[in-house]
Amino acid sequence: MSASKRDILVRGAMNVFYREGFNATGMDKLAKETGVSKMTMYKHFRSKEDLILAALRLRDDEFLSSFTRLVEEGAKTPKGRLLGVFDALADWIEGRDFYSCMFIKATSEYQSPEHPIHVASAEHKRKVLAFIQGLAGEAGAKNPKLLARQLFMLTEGETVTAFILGKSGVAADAKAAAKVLIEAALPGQNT
Amino acid sequence: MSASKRDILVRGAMNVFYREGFNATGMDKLAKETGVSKMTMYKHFRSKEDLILAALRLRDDEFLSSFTRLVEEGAKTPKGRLLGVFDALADWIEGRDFYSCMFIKATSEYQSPEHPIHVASAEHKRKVLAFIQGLAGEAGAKNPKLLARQLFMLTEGETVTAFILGKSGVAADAKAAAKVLIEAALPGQNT
DNA sequence: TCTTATATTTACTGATCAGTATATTAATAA
DNA sequence: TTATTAATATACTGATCAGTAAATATAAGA
Repeated sequence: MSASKRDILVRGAMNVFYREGFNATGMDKLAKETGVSKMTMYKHFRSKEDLILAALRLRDDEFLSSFTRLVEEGAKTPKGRLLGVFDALADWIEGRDFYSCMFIKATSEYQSPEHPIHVASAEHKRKVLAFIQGLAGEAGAKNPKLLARQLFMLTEGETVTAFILGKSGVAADAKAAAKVLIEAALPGQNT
Repeated sequence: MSASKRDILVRGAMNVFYREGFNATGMDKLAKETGVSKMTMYKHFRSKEDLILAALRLRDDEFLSSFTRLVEEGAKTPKGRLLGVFDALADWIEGRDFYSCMFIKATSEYQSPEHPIHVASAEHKRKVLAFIQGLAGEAGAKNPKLLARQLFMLTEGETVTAFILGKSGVAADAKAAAKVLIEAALPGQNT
């Protein structure tokens, strides 16, 4: 009951923060949008910052689990999964609920590297990077860490570019680049 | 005199907006920081939005001119300049005044694609992309547009990654990726 | 039934937001 | 000197910000 109200609040906050930004979203608006009264909000979270952190945590959970599942179900070979990262990303970007990356936007508003919101965003990104690095290792890359970092940068650039310049063609171009990088990073095979 | 006050204001606003964000920076703070009184600010700009647009215009001018000059003076061959993009980027990222990209952050706070601030940011990015595309064409890439979009995405990802996960190694990894992409996109040569 | 504890709502706090009206200063012109 | 004009500073507007105190409704226990 009380837990459910909390969940409604966090999920609603996550959506509004994602679409409209953090500084731009007031607590009153959140109360109205989620149907949870302000006092109840402050019973569950001591501050707006705490609520933002909870929203980011939810996003982190849901994004990573659906993203990794999509990649792991999408291809059988490690190399196929490595490339599949860019198919999963394409799905997300080309969907109707894409408004860039919530964590990139969070660091844009909370810039200090020590700020808890910045830290939480960095942790999320490190998880994504670690997932890619795992795939690169399984695929037998000569330097899995390097390849993972390069592919990760490509995903970040793809996300930002799709948001600023428009989605059209971006995912395909990024996937083509990924293919080149992956081929070059795996020990000689003529495929 | 009056023009100079305007310049002081715009430059000061640019710096504060860059370091601390747009929504997080109030007009009072800007007045105090630049030494230009609020009334004078509003004599030169009708609104905060207009001042932000002026600050972005200044940034666009200065960033692009110094960036393109750096690239063009840094290497003689077109192919060298294409790779030199990533040296220029490394200089910027590893400098002490790097707080990610002002335009990426601007679109994070003004998300609607129709918003003038979002539009101005997109125009800046299109200029950067066009510059890279020019280099790719001169270098004789098979598909200059594709290569430019891929390298552009890599620069965006590099910038964001350096800001969120830290600068260490990012520029070198991105440059190595760029080298692979460039080699693959230029018609056969054994170098 | 009455009592007590808990949720929730309403109404508020002081601070700050963007933007402006008024007062004051400074400079020029005669 | 005095009149006029332009630039600046002070002080304000109503709106909204994050956060809270007091009042009301609800529930459970006896």
